[in-house]
Amino acid sequence: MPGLLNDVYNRLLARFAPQQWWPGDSPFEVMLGAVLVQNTSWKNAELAIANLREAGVLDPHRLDKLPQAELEELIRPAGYWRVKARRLRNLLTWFVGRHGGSLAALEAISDDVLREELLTIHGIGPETADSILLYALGRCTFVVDAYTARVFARHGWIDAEADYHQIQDYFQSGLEGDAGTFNEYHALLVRLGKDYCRKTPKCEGCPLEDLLPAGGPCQG
DNA sequence: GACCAGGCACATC
DNA sequence: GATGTGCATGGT
Repeated sequence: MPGLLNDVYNRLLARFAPQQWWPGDSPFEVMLGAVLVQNTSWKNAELAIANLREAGVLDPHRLDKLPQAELEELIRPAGYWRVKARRLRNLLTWFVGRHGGSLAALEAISDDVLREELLTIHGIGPETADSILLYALGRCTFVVDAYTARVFARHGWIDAEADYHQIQDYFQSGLEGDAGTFNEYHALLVRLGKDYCRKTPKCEGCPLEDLLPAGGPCQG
């Protein structure tokens, strides 16, 4: 039913402005952002990136040479700074050590292989890997997050027990569109979730409200 | 002051 | 294999 997925997308687009996630930032910056934003507000991740920029280390080779203690200090506003500094280090070891810090080197690698490589990095899980693939590298990969699962399970469009891969497969096999569509779709779902799918029932005015199954408002 | 945010790894049962 | 917990800052 590609109709449903595209219909939901169009409703979200009609309601919300395009979210324009990571429109003009460099791919490397987006890679870092994908780690820094883990379980954290984008605002805090941005503060950390601003620190890195100000320190002049928003570059694969320069960041690779930065002492860990300094990295930790710079990314502190993003929270989990000890963990995230380690994860960024692992990501850098992969990107710089294995691929010379070159985006061109990554371009030669298929989506599937790249995803596998990313998932071997300690601290890069499915969502972060897919965020890097989609938002940094422009690969046609759907990013699944908690809001996606919540919204679609609540409407009965996916199984409430569906795992990450099943949900991703549902979107990737049913959605017509390019990486730009996948990019905007995920961002719009996050936007929808923030406005309507918090724990407090608050479905009035939700652009998907009339698609809800009978039985009351969205419980989030 | 509680609760949440664009997760992930690890311990424990 | 499922469930629980640590990680930490800044906004509502």
